[in-house]
Amino acid sequence: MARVALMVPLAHLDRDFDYLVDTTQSVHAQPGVRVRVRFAGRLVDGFVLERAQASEHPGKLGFLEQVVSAERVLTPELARLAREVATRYAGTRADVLRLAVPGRHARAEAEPVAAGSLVAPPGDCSGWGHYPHAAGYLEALGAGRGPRAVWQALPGADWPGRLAEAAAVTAAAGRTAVLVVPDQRDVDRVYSACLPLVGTGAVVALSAGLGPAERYRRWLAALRGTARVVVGPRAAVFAPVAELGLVALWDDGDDNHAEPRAPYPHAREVALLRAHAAGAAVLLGGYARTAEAQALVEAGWAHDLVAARTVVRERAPRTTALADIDNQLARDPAARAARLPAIAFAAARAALTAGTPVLVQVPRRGYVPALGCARCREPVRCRRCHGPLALPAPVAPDSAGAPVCRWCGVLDAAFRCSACGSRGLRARVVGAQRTAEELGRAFTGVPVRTSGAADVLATVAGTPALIVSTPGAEPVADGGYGAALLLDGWALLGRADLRAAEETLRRWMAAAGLVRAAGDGGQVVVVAESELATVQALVRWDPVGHAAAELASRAEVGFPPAVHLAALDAAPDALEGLLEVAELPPGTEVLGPVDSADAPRGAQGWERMLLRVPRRDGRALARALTAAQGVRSARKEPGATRVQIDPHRIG
DNA sequence: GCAATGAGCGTC
DNA sequence: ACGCTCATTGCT
Repeated sequence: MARVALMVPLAHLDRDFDYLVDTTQSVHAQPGVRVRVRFAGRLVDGFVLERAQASEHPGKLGFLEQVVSAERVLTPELARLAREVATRYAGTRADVLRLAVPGRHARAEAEPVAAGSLVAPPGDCSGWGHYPHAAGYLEALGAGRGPRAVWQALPGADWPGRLAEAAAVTAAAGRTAVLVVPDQRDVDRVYSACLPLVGTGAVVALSAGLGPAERYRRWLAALRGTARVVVGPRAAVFAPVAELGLVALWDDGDDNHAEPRAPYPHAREVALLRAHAAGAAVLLGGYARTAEAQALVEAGWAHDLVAARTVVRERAPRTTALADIDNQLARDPAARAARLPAIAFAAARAALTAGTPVLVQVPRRGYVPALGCARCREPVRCRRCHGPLALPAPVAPDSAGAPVCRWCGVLDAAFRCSACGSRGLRARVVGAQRTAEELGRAFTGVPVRTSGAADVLATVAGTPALIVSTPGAEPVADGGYGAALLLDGWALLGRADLRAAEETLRRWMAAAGLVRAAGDGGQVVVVAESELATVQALVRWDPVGHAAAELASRAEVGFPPAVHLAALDAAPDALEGLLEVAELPPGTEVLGPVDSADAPRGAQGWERMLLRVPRRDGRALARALTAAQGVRSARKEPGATRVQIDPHRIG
């Protein structure tokens, strides 16, 4: 008899099912293998969870249809983790397993196992020397214990190197490490940093872009124990390594760590669940710190790994905040045209003269994604749908080349301001491409390069150049940038999102962290009100203070991690049906409904409701929503619903 | 009164 | 997408 986890999407069938095993299958039908079984007539995929003598099931059992392969891909640890993640996020185990276990590739599976290798401890971990408690942390890692820490990297730090060292110490102690990073560029950086420390073969990079065969090959290397260190984006948190010693996650505030598919788990939360169950160490690193990470420190669950203030001051670039750009524009006509304040212009010029590149961070891609009236500065809106108008092509905004609505796509050649009747347009937010053009005119003879969306640069040389980048796409400069100009800060800070302040500081620090220290001439100019707490946190390089304030304010307004929240999105009748059968914890606050901004493609008229409970009722809320979805699914009630627990973004 | 047929449902 | 139940139908 085999107990099987079935890959069926129905919420009320999210449990184990027993099957008989015939004698020819019995050898291979071991826990963890993929199987096909007949379930209500149809053939479905599943995984053997365990073998047992007898079944509790009173009815009669069917036989396994097929043992797909003898590879035991679902380890007991991951089977348990999948259930825990499903419970935490009010989702199904099958959905989690789909995220955790890649599709099989028979050829890759048939290839012989490469020989494993032992990893020696790294000779030099002095890079960690600036963080007072790091020595104790690494020692605990090397001793096979499970220390937990939240680490704020110094500006300009070689953080991939630090992660590699932590991984190497773990691997040398005979355990494995999983390093989770936001994107492919970071995978490459961390992988390269690991190579010399743990050796080829002992480290693998898991990435989506590899193609199914190579991806599965590397995943198998982790499963079979060849790879002792696994680097990858969010799905790597499920890497099937045994003897897990360390889960590290870089920049947990990055959106990429939030899984966009049901049940929408966040890699940080999965990492915490997994490490807790495995007794493994946790390392949450970043330049900035999230409220969630701060909560772990304040609860005493994780240690603080931060450098002394004197070292921070020594390493940070000199940072200046400028508010009203219009009053501080440079005298230089070219700089005026590029909308550069005198101080920013001077900082850039100084860095270029010193032979170093300059990073220019602009929060929007594209050309002129938001337009205003040239006379009264009122934002201009589409006459048909009130969407924002934008200039898609490189024409000067004052020449009034036809703007296009970003929502409905209608071209409005005869634009006229609804407030004052003027026909003139001006840029309200300037995109990366246009900024690049303007900077090129302001600094003649200096090469201008852009990095963003489709075309992300990984690195740039340490020679004079202007690098215009959207947040998250900033290339690493050889030797560090001489200066960074953080433009249009108000656009980042002014967003309605509750994470706006945290996210703004995160993006600013990600850029400023690539700049040389003040002592080496490094300068950062941020265009934003200097009195704002977030701007202050950047100027003083104080991510911890900012996170503490952010956490306190989340407690005040009632948002995670201070409370637990569930976002329900569905058509109105489905939403009503779900809430009708849900036995919510007493005192659950029910907010909404409002129009859903989070409906799947093609879905019309979806609404959103928010359910809010104190932290202690988080599990009860998830359980209630799981049960409610089960009831709806069993009754075959129509209408899709989306349930997200503690969504990364709200609003 | 009872076989033959079909829709609905659970799902090992 | 199968096999079970249960209802309906139609024939003796």
